[in-house]
Amino acid sequence: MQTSKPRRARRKTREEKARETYLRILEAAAQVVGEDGYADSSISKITQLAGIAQGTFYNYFETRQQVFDALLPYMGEQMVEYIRTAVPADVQGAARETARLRAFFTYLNAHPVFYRILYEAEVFAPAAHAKHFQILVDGYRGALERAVARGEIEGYDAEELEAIIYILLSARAYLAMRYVRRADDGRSTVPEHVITAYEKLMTRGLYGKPDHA
Amino acid sequence: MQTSKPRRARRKTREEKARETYLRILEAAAQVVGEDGYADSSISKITQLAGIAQGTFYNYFETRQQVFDALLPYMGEQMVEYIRTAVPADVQGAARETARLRAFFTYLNAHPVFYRILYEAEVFAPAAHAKHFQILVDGYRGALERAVARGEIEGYDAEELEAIIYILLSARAYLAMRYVRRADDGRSTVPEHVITAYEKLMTRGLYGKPDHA
Amino acid sequence: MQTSKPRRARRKTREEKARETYLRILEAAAQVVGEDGYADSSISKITQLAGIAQGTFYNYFETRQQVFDALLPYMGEQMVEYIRTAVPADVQGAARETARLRAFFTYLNAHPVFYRILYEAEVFAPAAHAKHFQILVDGYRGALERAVARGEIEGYDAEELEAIIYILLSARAYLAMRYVRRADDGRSTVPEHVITAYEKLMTRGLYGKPDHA
Amino acid sequence: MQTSKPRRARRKTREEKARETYLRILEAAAQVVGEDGYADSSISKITQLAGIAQGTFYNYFETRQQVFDALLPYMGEQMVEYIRTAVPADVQGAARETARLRAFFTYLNAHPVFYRILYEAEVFAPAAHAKHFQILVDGYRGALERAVARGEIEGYDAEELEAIIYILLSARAYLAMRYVRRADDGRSTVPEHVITAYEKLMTRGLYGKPDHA
DNA sequence: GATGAATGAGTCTTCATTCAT
DNA sequence: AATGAATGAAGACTCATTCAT
Repeated sequence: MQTSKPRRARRKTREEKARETYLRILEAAAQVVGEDGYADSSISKITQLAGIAQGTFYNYFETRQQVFDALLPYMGEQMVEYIRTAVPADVQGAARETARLRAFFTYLNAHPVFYRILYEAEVFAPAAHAKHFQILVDGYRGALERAVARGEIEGYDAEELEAIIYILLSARAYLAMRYVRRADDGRSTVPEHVITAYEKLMTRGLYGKPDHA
Repeated sequence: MQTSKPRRARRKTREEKARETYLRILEAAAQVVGEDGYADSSISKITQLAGIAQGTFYNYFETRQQVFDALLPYMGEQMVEYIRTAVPADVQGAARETARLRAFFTYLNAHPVFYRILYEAEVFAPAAHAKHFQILVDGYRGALERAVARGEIEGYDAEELEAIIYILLSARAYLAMRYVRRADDGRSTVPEHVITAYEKLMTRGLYGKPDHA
Repeated sequence: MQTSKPRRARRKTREEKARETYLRILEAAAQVVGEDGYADSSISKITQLAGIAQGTFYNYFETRQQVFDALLPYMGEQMVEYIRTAVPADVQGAARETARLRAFFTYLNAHPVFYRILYEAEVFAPAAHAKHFQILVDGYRGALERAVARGEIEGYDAEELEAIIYILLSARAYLAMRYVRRADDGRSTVPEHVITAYEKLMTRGLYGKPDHA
Repeated sequence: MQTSKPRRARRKTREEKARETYLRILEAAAQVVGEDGYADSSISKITQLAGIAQGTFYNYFETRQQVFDALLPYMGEQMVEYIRTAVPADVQGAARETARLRAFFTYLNAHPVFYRILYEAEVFAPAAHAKHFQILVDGYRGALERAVARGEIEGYDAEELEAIIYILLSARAYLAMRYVRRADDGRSTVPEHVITAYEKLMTRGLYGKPDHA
């Protein structure tokens, strides 16, 4: 963003400042929604936390709903990115699944605010939620198809795999709901048996043998 | 409102009438929340639908939140009961799981109102949601423990089973979110491959072999 | 509204009180609009003057616009009635016209609030204004038709008479705009020559002879 | 924007550009007010239409009210000028009146924007409205005095003539309100009987004989 | 116990105006 | 002189809750 002319023209551009304000609003909104939930996130609270006037908000978003809709995409991307980098490329199969699960929990712990933003979005920002979900599903689909190609997964057709993806995502969410608790040290407190249970389900299924056997 | 049969002992007890009003409120609330969501369920809408005055509401509930909290227990019981009776006693193993899943979808289809009441409860009636969840978990625990006793399930300890329960419940919820659509004929429109995917996961797991193999 | 039973049941009915509140709001609105104009008539001002809470307003009107729309009908009726009774039945012809004009001015003087309510209505309560206008036009039409029947008016067909009515009403309005000034003693300060000018126009027209003569 | 003709002396004067911007604002304001009315004419709308920044506005006008006040004088002058040139110099007497009326209607049709600017001005730009009115009255006074001098008008003293002027102007306004409708071809759609009614009133008055006869 | 009018705190949103760049 | 971001006062409206009848 540096213009090449003035060797040390330091003052921020108007545009830069605007971008900054935009982000300040977004961050403030994330904070407030994360703590109080969408329903109790008034413009007043958000702008106050952002350190701007109420009116300023409306220079950046047309309605309150609009920030709500922007919130999940903004944070969701971070999360997806985090998981991607946190899971080593060479981990494969079910181990990859559990690694992803662990990474998800870790992210949640590190960003306690994200939980409500994500889970209340289904109610308060359904469009954003649907889109976020679609991104996750699409990402997963690719991963599972590669696993199929590698022969790690057998006996599921494409449609069934989609259903499976929904189950995997749901598991994530509910396990988080149940087990992730904010720890002051920021370390995941999800007990190890949750991970092993998940991994076992992935590898051997729940019921030893098909019941028609 | 007088029934013609019993010559006397006619008038309803004060208590009976009170009970009736209480239920009318509850039903109205269920209807309204089911259609508009908790956030848009004003006392005014509820009392109007119940055919009572706004003030009357406060003779039965202390706050709006209180009806919200009463809603899920009230309807959840019905659902649990429905599933119990819908699944034949002699179906066992993974087949039992899928039967339960089917029953759940069927119930949702038959009671479209229940969906929002249940899923928004996590946000708007967290206490009720937690309690409802606990009931489901407890019910499941018994069932799974019996399966373990019968030798249908092996290799999961008690803690792991709890995690599995969470996964099963989550799967239900998300699959419903994705696939249950209100059909006019009231029949479940959840595609069959969803059921089979679920069942396969239950029986063989997702990944063919433990990846450390 | 007196019930016949209780000889001296004095307390006001709920309904009576509601009616009273409704009228208090209407009167307050009339006062405020008359003084500050529609644009500056906030709900806050109105309710404050009416001595009620802001919320109470919305028990009687759904929107601010709704009071605005109710205002002119409410006051317009009074005005029409006043003019009717103020003009003796036996005054006929142009004299009747001038008597009506005088009565109008007198009413305006006595109800200074009415002026803005009426004239800003075209902008702020167009529906009400149109209706009010129609009532005036209809009233006038009857009167003029009777004058035609009596032979006092000749040479105007029905359509022309309607145009004339518009002119008469407009004259009223503009002359009021120009000449009616609030006098502390409440007496019309419209100078006599205004009346005579009007009367002359009614009787001999402005230009001595048709210009094609 | 460079015109090709004059080889040099090219750049617009600073003053010229300023004048240009000033007029652009005025035109934009006229457009906006004409379409949305004064009340809904925000600075934002006006500057947007004018193609300038909001802040720029305040280099040319101190307040919003100030443009509003400038609007009617700006456009009123055009109208007066139009009527003056549209009415042939040799038309006299009542025929001149009707010619002026026709011209007014034509102007209104050709400048649909003018209608609201003019009629809402009484409410939103009273000062401007009063001044505009005064100009019209003064113009009329001269005309009528000349008619008196020519003997076309008799029996009205100066004060009465002023009242008459108000009536004439009011008639214009209300007849326009009632009858002028925007026609796509831009031709006045005011029905002919309106003109004849007006002319009859001017020449013979409404009531055949003075009622004291 | 039922009623429904009254309350008033709280919300989102608009917009004229200011001012640093 | 132009810009456009920032401001904050003001306004309409909603709704859970109270309380006199």
